[in-house]
Amino acid sequence: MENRERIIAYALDLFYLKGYDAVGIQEICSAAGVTKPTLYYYFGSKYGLLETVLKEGLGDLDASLDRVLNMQGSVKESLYALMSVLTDYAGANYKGYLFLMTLYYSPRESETYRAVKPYLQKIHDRTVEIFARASRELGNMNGRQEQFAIGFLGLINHYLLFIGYSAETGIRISEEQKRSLLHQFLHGIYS
Amino acid sequence: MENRERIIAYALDLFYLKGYDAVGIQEICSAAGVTKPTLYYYFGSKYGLLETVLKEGLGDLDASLDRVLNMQGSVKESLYALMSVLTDYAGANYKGYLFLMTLYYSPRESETYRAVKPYLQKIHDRTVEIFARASRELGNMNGRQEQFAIGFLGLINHYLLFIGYSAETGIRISEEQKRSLLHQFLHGIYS
DNA sequence: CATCTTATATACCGAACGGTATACTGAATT
DNA sequence: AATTCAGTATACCGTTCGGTATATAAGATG
Repeated sequence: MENRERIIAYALDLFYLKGYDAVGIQEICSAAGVTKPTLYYYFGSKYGLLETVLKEGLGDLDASLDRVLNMQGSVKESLYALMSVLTDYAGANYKGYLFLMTLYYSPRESETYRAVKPYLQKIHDRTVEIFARASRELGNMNGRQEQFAIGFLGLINHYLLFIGYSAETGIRISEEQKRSLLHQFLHGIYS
Repeated sequence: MENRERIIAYALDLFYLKGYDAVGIQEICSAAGVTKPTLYYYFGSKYGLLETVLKEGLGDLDASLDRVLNMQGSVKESLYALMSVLTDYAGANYKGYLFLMTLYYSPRESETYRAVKPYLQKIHDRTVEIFARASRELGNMNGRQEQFAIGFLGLINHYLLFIGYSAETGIRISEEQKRSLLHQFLHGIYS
């Protein structure tokens, strides 16, 4: 692998393990086997490196979310698709996803939150939109779409976080587990 | 207020705003109007300060959780009590609760996670226990108590986080909101 | 009055931080 | 052959980091 990609990979590794603030530039360079000017040549600053890690790590997720929203179908189908996008992404790139989760909950006045906010906003907005569209199925939402979206994402994120840190090897969510989670969520809506 | 209490208060303020790693000792001292040896006299180290902030901030929550578990009643009543403990605590001490949330999702190999783990573990275990006891009401749990607990806490935490950061003034959860959230959660269990 | 304890300030420590000026390399371009 | 340029290394910058040695001031205790 080339230096640039190695730096990104090791940076994600370390950020995920110890957190952005707790990891020094020198530490990343040593891990990746490069010197500091090499890192600064590619990324300009520590924050620039963070932005690149997020951008290159979350690009696929972003595109997948658009596909879900353009889908036609019932709420159940849409939610299942959304859940699949998130769990599949977490399965394929669990360090990236868990790092994203730590940033989800990072303090609002931190560099890290500033960097990740657009991605989180998009996930949130897309989820709200799925519920907002569903008034035909679920009746007048009366603002409940926000609460539903929060509950849905809270359930998935919390679950993936828990699974991710329990199983050292990564995240594997079966179809069975997905259906079970969705079932747990849906019945509060339908009745 | 005495120096010791002022240091704790300002430390929580800054940790909550910017995160533990991003806040320097000097910054806390300046905010509290003391010098570094004063801080080190009381807390010994930065980590010691963190431990004290958590301990003195979460002591009440801890006691309340025990009270919920010793309660007799239906699952619904237990969950409502548990939810009330969490939302009331968040309402009375929203900085403390939101800081706790950031630590919930902080990297596993970080000082902060190490410090907060016992508290989080207790909340989690207590919640699992409520579901485990409920097999008479909900049928054989077959390990589902873990998933239910994760879903329940994910819903509440995510909701409080969202409310907490939206309303600058703090967290206010009405009885109506609590019932609505609980209703959203419960119907996936009963049917 | 002398002593001890609690609490605070001045001034400093070595190490690590993020970041950079400068020089060198080797391959491609002219 | 001379030049250019992307990429990398050595060695350094000033600043801030967490933490401390030492002195002192005020109140309690003998």
